[in-house]
Amino acid sequence: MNSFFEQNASLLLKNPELVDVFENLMSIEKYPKHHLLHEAGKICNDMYIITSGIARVFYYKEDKDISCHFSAEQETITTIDSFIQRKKSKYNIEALEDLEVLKISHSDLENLFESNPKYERLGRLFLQQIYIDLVERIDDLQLKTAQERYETLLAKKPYLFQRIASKHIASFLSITPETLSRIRGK
Amino acid sequence: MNSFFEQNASLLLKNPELVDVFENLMSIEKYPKHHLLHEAGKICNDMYIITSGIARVFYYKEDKDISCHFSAEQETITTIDSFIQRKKSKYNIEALEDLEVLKISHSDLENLFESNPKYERLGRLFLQQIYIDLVERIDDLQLKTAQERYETLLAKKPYLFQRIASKHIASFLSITPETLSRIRGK
DNA sequence: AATTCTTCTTGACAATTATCAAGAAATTAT
DNA sequence: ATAATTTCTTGATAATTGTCAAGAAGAATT
Repeated sequence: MNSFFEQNASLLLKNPELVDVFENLMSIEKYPKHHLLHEAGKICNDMYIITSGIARVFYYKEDKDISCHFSAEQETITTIDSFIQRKKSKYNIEALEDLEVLKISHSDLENLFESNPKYERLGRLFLQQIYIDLVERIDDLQLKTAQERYETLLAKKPYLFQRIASKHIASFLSITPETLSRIRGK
Repeated sequence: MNSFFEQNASLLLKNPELVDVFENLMSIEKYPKHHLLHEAGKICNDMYIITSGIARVFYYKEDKDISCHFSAEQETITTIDSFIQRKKSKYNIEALEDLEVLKISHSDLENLFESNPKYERLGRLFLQQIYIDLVERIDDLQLKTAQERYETLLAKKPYLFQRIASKHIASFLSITPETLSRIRGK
């Protein structure tokens, strides 16, 4: 039931033997609201763990701004297709609040994986977690109504409704802002 | 553009140093059409590489039969949430044609991962591939119309339309059989 | 080959959600 | 604080897709 991204970052942050490793590899960064951590068309070289704030992954489909992921404190965020495949991404990452993050580069992460099988294993477990999460999201999109998708997200991540613009939630849920407004008005 | 599942199984099958390993760990199995390779409510202990035939992952949502994945020759199939998390799955796996598969158990695969970091790495790369595939599917479901989802699937896996029942394709695309029939009739 | 069962197609109608528009509310900038 | 900009809400209407029904076509069984 927990966001697995939450479990994920915890997986990294709470593992005592990893703290030192990450202290060496990760840098603390601060970005203002609206800053783009990644821009579409570029190769994404960094993964972030958010320590304060909220960010989103989004892209443009025929001028429409479509949000496809949100991450908050303790969660990770990257344009994962680009990060994994080392090719240009259509996705952007935007700070929706002033942001404080831990940043790690793709190459440092790869080196870490190669340095010791236990990190390789951690990488695999991380991917397993985020994979399960995507399966749940497909489940939602494949056969829930707009109303049900709204309720599911409200149950899973209620803080989003307090902290970010409704239009972003609407596109994430694959409905128009008008429909979301009507659903919220019961 | 290739199915990454296809790339995946190839990743396993075409790697020369792996052939011996897999010959020892994998068994050849044959199942008739309609056979359930996995039943909902059980823990899924096996992963399959299909050498002949087509299978699907599906589940029941309020009596409705919902297909959520198809795999054909050279592709892998399992109820991956259960396989990964070692808990009961709501998903079933059904042979849609007479099936010939290579079967490997979860424990054998885990042992393989632990036996040598290069297998652990292979496991991670495999997950990366299938993760990217899910991201594409979410993209389809999040903002394509029924017509566009149909066209996307037709382009990606045209053989499905020759080999399996339309009703399965319809539920996979998240539309009714009636709507799919109308779309196909141009 | 004939029967039975399932799946597919087509039509009429209903439900859901989108689009367009305009004013209200909220946020941001001055 | 006030003005400017953006976002949210609400109504009217349209488009898309679903539901129900019944016959046609196809597949499976005898």
